[in-house]
Amino acid sequence: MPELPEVETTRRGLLPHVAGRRVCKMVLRRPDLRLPIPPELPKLLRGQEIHGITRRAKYLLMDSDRGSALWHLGMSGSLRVLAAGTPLRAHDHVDVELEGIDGKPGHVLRFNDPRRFGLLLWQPAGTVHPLLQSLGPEPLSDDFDGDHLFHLSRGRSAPVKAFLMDQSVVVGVGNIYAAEALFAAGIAPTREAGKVSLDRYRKLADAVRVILAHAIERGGTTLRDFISPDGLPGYFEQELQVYGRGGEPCWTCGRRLREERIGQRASVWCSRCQT
DNA sequence: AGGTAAACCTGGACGC
DNA sequence: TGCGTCCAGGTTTACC
Repeated sequence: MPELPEVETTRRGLLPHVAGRRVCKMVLRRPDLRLPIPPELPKLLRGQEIHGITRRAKYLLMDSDRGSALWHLGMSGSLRVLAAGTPLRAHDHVDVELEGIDGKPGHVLRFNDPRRFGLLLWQPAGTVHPLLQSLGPEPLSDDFDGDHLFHLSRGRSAPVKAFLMDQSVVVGVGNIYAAEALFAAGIAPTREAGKVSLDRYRKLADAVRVILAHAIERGGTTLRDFISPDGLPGYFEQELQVYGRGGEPCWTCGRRLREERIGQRASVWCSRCQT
């Protein structure tokens, strides 16, 4: 489900409900996610105050003095804040029970993930989890621009779309936003990464930034089941130019949008607007 | 090293 | 209605 905008939407939705709260209890119902949830995690977090939630790439970090709970939503994961006592649904794998304030009942942070491609791991204070160590720059930071893409891409023969989705090149860009950014930049996704010019990479980097920032403003993209922590859908889907529109007319030029698999991922583009 | 394919898992959509 | 097949927003692993 989630690319950077959906993860950031989740972070923003959770933050006011979680920041400054203490963890009363943690329940692991199914620890067998993509990697097993460390069994000692409930003990480590119990009684800890959550100072805030940060995001690195598509990972969310719930920070406490002792360390951070590191979440990844995989393809189908979601984190929601619910009233204590909300009945369980299928695939509710983890609860973090949060202390209430002034004697009021607390809330529960609930992780649901049908496909279990998600992760919940522990990062001790002062360390960086191995999974976070070989990631590229954040696309909305100053470290990301067209020059970065241009230099990294020299000599690479993979399609530019696969290159853009490589999390060691730049983080947060998945299948939806890669398709949309390439459309906005006018670059065919099949083009060899190493043969794209600096000028076009500058356009592409700008497109990535603009599209991600805009999608965050709209609360992300809801295709099937993405919901924010408050239970609201995202509204970016209405603005998708090519993703999911294979065979339909390009809204810019009218040509039938082409669809093919590139690097095992469905890819849609306009062969007139993108070259 | 870099590129590609298979693997992880469940549910929904579609065709017969 | 039911069954088989294919597909899905991600990432790691294995194998050229």
